[in-house]
Amino acid sequence: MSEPRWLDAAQQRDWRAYVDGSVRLTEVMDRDLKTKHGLSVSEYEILVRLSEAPERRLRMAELAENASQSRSRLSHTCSRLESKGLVKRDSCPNDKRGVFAHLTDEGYAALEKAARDHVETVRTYFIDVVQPEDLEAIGRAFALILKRLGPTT
Amino acid sequence: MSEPRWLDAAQQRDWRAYVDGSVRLTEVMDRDLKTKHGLSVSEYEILVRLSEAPERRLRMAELAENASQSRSRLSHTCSRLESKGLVKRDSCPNDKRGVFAHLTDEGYAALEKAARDHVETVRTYFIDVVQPEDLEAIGRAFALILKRLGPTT
DNA sequence: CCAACATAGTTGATGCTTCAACCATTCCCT
DNA sequence: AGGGAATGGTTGAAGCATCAACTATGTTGG
Repeated sequence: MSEPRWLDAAQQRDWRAYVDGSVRLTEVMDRDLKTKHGLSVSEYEILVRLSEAPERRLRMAELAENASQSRSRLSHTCSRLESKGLVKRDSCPNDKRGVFAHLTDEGYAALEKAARDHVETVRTYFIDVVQPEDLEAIGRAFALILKRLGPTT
Repeated sequence: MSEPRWLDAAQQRDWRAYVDGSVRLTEVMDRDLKTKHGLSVSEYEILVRLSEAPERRLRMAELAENASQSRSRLSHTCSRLESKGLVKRDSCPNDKRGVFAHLTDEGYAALEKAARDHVETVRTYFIDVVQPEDLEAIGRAFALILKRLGPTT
């Protein structure tokens, strides 16, 4: 086994800042959404993707991919959302294995309310904190990382 | 209630790239550590912080702060690490409320092995993927975010 | 045609995280 | 001194994520 290529001091500093920062950041986002709107970030993400889809509905697999979740996790989360009345599932006529998840009107309304607060939080702790050119760098970097990671397994 | 200041298209693109990318990235890190070394990322982080502390030991509260974890979570995670023999807790002589967590030799050895693989993963999916100047931007940005967020509650 | 395989989605068990409640000790203020 | 607040840490319950196993349907090659 060859010697690992350790990170240099600057790389280590930057990587750690990212790790710590992103952990703390999602924690804040999560608590904010949960206390104010009773939604976890992953629930919120699902509502967002659905709201943007044509007819506000998507096949489960596609939704899972969009929201970066495993199918299993999506299934569970969807059940919760369904029992809250924010999402409804029904089977797909073409492919009998398939299931459509679609946003209910109630779900859309809940999302609209949540998004108003959420965007403020995102500004307060992220957008308004970093330099615009650093924001671009972040976008560029993570787009590449996503490409490198490939589709969800 | 005033109109929310929505993100513009570019801000939204960058923010989403970050959210999706970081979710998927930590997922990979986690699975990698767990399958190869039986450690979760949060366990790993704890071992790292302890290994860097003087005498390889820290007070629980300080460790929690360093590892960006709640005290409760740290308590639970530490119990698991202790039962694996990687960490040991004992009480602090000065402050009878206090508890020191310290890394065992076995813990240090486990960390050394895990770190070798981990650094490769970090390179493969992060360091080697982003431009050096974008990495700097990320470090800068998240350092600011951390400052904005303040200490762990 | 049909056997083997692939895809879509769900489920239940297990394990980790979060939250609130809790005990013990120390600090602070009068 | 001593009552009240603050700090350090743990615990148990409840909620959420992960994994492997499973059903059902669709696709493909011989």
